[in-house]
Amino acid sequence: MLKAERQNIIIEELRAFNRIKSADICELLNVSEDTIRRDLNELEEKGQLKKVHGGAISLSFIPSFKKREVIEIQTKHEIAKKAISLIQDDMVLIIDGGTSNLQLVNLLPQDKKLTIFTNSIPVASKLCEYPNIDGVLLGGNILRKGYTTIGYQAIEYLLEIHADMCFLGITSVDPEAGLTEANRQETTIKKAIIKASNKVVSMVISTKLNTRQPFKVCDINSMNIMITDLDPDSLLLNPYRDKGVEIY
Amino acid sequence: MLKAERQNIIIEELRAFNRIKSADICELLNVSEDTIRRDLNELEEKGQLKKVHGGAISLSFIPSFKKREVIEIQTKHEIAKKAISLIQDDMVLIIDGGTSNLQLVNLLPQDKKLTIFTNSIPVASKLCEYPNIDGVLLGGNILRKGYTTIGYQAIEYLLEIHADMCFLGITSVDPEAGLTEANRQETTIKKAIIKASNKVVSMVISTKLNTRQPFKVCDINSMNIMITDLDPDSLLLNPYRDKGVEIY
DNA sequence: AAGAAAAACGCACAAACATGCAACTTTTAT
DNA sequence: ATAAAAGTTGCATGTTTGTGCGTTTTTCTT
Repeated sequence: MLKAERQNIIIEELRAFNRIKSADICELLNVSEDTIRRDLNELEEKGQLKKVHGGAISLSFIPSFKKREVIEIQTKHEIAKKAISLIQDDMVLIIDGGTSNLQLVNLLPQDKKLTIFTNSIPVASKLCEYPNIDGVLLGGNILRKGYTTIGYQAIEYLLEIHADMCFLGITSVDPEAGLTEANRQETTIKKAIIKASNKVVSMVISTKLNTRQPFKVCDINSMNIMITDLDPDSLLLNPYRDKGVEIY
Repeated sequence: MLKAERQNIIIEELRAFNRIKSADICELLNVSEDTIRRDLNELEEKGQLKKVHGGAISLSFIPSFKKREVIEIQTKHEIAKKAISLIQDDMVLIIDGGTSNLQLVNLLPQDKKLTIFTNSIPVASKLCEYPNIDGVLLGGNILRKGYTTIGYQAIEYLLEIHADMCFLGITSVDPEAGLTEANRQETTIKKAIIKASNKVVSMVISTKLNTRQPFKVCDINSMNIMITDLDPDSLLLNPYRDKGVEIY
């Protein structure tokens, strides 16, 4: 029995059953568990399956596996804590989508008095729990992966309002390329949010710094305040400071 | 049974029922309660569900619905099952707020192809999980207690569209008083939803029958189809049938 | 306030894991 | 043809992980 042949059988089984136990396979193919384990390791490295304790499951079977985001939650929590201090009673805010912004809302004191516009479904949901916050949901087509809306209705509505501050969610930030997104549709509404806000604040986890995506939202100096998980005095942030961004 | 597999099943159950009891799951999967408890702990840490005493609830399910309503969930689940059969691929639907309607969305087959307009935040949130559903969120001011929007933007937008069917959430139904609500603001958007729909469907738990609220939404015959937890032939439903309402 | 149900905790044991090593096979270079 | 090199496999080892049970603590119900 060739190794490649064996691994093909494993893939086949996985396609059929969505899950396999190493014990079953090693009986089926008459090889030791170690061999199967090694096969599974290799196949996982090649991205063909997900290894779990006792066997493996097919990738298509994993319900929304956002491991990276889970790891980052702790950091985002720290960043959001810094951001809270910027928010005063009676402000009018626009809060964009993204996990950082959701963390921010989660940390809001229960009795804060605010008016908040948002295009994020989870943010809106959370706002329902705050008795003194006037929430307005910007409608539109639903962007599944972001749990946000992106329609023209939201953009038209944004033309009619003005906020003290917006919290912009952003995928990539770079001193030269500015704020960039992976998706053109999202840039449109983000541009509108910026235009409708007096100050633009963005919470940026440090892994997003000095990276870029295909679609530009705005220049770096359109962002008035940037909040990161780094020490505000960190040298890494100098290029941003030089462009006039206030760092927290 | 692999651990990962078990946890996937838990997530699946949660998707369908929104809430699960640990006791039920451990019977279903033939493992001890401790194991399930540990699974729930892990899944909660990964942010995939919210643990509560005795089990867990899905994150998109909003716990602040009243206790009475939570008790009624089993019944609403039954009603929603009847409603599913009305929904065909490629339909355009408007789905209003309320727990019955949320249950309906939860029971939609994963691959259903639909266009859905909604003013309900939990419904919108759930829709993000369906790859073949085009969701549109009707924006506006957030009505905290109902997790819905009620703004003029939604109403204006509804003027521009037409749906095959709407699922209307309603507090009280009476053959004489018609469909009534406790809150005037909500009636406005419900009227707009009715106007924008070809057929008006309402899921009504039998305790709501023959009750009335101060604010009228529409006459009883504006409702084309009513789905209840009663036997469709029940004599109690005759007054509604007489007014021309189709009963399921 | 009391009793019941669920959760948390520590413990024990078995199953699954990683690792180094030796035996064996296949490939490659001379 | 043959020896060295590389690759593959199974085994022994010590470690980690998963599970169930008994006990204690917490939470819910009435």
